[in-house]
Amino acid sequence: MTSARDRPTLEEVARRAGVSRATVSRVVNGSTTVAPPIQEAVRRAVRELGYVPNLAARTLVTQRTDSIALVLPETATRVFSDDPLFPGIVRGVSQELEAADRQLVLMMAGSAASHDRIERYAMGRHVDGVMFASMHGMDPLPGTLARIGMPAVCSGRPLAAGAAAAVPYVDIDHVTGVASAIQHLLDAGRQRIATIAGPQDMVAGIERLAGYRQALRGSRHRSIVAVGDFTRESGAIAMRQLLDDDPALDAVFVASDLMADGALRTLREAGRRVPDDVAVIGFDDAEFARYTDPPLTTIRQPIIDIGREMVRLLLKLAEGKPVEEALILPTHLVVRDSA
Amino acid sequence: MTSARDRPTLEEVARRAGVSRATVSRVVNGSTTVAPPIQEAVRRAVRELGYVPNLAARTLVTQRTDSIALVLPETATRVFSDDPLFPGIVRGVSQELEAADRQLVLMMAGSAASHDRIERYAMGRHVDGVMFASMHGMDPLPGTLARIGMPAVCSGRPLAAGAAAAVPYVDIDHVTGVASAIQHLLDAGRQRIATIAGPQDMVAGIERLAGYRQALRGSRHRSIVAVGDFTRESGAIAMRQLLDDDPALDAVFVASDLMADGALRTLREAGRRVPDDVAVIGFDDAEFARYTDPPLTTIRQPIIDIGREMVRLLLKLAEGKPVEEALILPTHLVVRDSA
DNA sequence: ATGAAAGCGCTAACAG
DNA sequence: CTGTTAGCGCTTTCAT
Repeated sequence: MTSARDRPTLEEVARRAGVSRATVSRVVNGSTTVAPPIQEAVRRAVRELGYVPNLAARTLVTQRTDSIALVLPETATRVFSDDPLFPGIVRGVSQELEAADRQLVLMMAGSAASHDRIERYAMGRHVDGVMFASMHGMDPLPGTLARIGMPAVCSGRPLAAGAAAAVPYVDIDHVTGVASAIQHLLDAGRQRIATIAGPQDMVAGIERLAGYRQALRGSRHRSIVAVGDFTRESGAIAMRQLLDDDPALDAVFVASDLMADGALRTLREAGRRVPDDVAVIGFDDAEFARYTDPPLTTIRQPIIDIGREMVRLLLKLAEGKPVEEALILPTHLVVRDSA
Repeated sequence: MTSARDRPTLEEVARRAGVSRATVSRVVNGSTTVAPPIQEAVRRAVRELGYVPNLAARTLVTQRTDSIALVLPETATRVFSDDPLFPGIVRGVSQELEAADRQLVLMMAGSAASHDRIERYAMGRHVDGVMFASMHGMDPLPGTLARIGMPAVCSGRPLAAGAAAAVPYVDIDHVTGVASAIQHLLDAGRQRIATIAGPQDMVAGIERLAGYRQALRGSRHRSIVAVGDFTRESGAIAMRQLLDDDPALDAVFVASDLMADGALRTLREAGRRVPDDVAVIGFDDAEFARYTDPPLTTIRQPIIDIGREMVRLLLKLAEGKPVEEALILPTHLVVRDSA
């Protein structure tokens, strides 16, 4: 087997083609200022030797790697669960990166050790920029990267301390989305509207709960809250708590479709008819939400666009251009049979 | 914002600590041959300056990156579908890489352009080794990488031309697994056993169909074949074809659980009872296969272990140690109500 | 135990 | 249009 070390370098290609290293470099990088016959000679030498540029060497001088990281602070199990968030973000990011001819480096960090490794990786400039999604708590990494000049962008407003270097982010209008859901329930004459909130260490969890509280504040309905962690199972459990809390509730806004699906199961087991006895509204407009029984009324968010916009912001940042601090995408209610 | 270029280098740390670059390098890399007081001085300088090693520079001299790529020649949509193969592989790979303190770089290549970019990325030595899973057709990339000395490992026997540099692989014993499924059906007295095969440009598709044919060859049952592409939808369609072909069939072996789920739907729509009228056996032992109606009898394969073993092989290869050419993991039948 | 010096392979001024 | 030259930031002998 050919060893790693005896691969041809620019130098050897140059010698073989009878030109200088610089000329070979020009040809390899597509400069047009090289005479056609020489170009041909160089290309032949490259082919014959099987030359491939050493990216580390190139990066050392150009200071760029042409690759971008997407960091998901979750375990692989979670990332590949049926939560529609991850595929959506990854698809949006992939599309846009493809167009920019940049390589996507997907990094999952479900543990402290892997989080550290990613920090070293990014700080070490293995990538030209870093995107974060599904962040928990007040992760200082985005701010740290921004501070040392590594372009960073978040999906969802970063919860990190205000003093931190500002990290641009893309998010959706949680509050307005939730407001329209609650309004829909109110219009239908629902009296006791509960909510199953998302985890309170994530922006999406916090904002959607805030939206619920704010929407109810106007009316004289009291709030009834249970908290889940965006998984289907937690939704089922939370629904049970809600039913214990207030057996007479007649509507529930659930902060994710996955949890809403779990809630549906609990309601079915409890003998409640949906939407006759209890109306249910989810959040995400996941594919499967059309096939639940009954199909879920839900709040649609443009997940793919979040991915795309993150890339746009990041590439701008990487070019040193100024970028808006936040980009808030709209949401809208999709009415189906469950409410 | 701090620009990328004015980050401190070893040189500056050295100056600040009043030592040479070499000494700083030793401390940063944990060499023990540095006097404690000097170590302390260096560490302080590193902290004060916020020094982070430039990985490209390090890579240039050490010829290693401490990161490993996992290439999935599929679109993001497919990778994040509910096919249990991907999460399983990624989990196994992650676990093992975590233990080895290597960074996983996950690369999806659903298009020709992205496949090319990955080729450049790997050939350019951005990573120390490359693992491939879910390969289609005769992708020459693994062989090419192996030939230039880049460690490469596949999940599933590579279909590429025999003359190619040998790429070690991890696979499962498809044929034996399928044989036990067919035997189970035969033992139950099934007379007309059909199959829904996987795509014939993938090893798993080819081998499982071969297993089916081989198993039937012994008996005097004729084979009835329809081909899908491992998606749920294709399973539903293939089942319809099968029913048209031979309305009297009383059993079907399906090459993946996802397709089996689709087949179940078609059978239900066609008014066939499972397993009374038609027995169904799937492949993969996906989580959801326990919750289908009826629960699927299926063939379990140790997917996570495939990921782990790929990493083991790769790390060995990267150390220049010899490795076995193939590692075949066992499968076994999990009997549930569908057969 | 520490420092000096020689590259790793490449790009980018700058001359010519 | 092409070659010369000077590094990019780091590790690693080899001396001391």
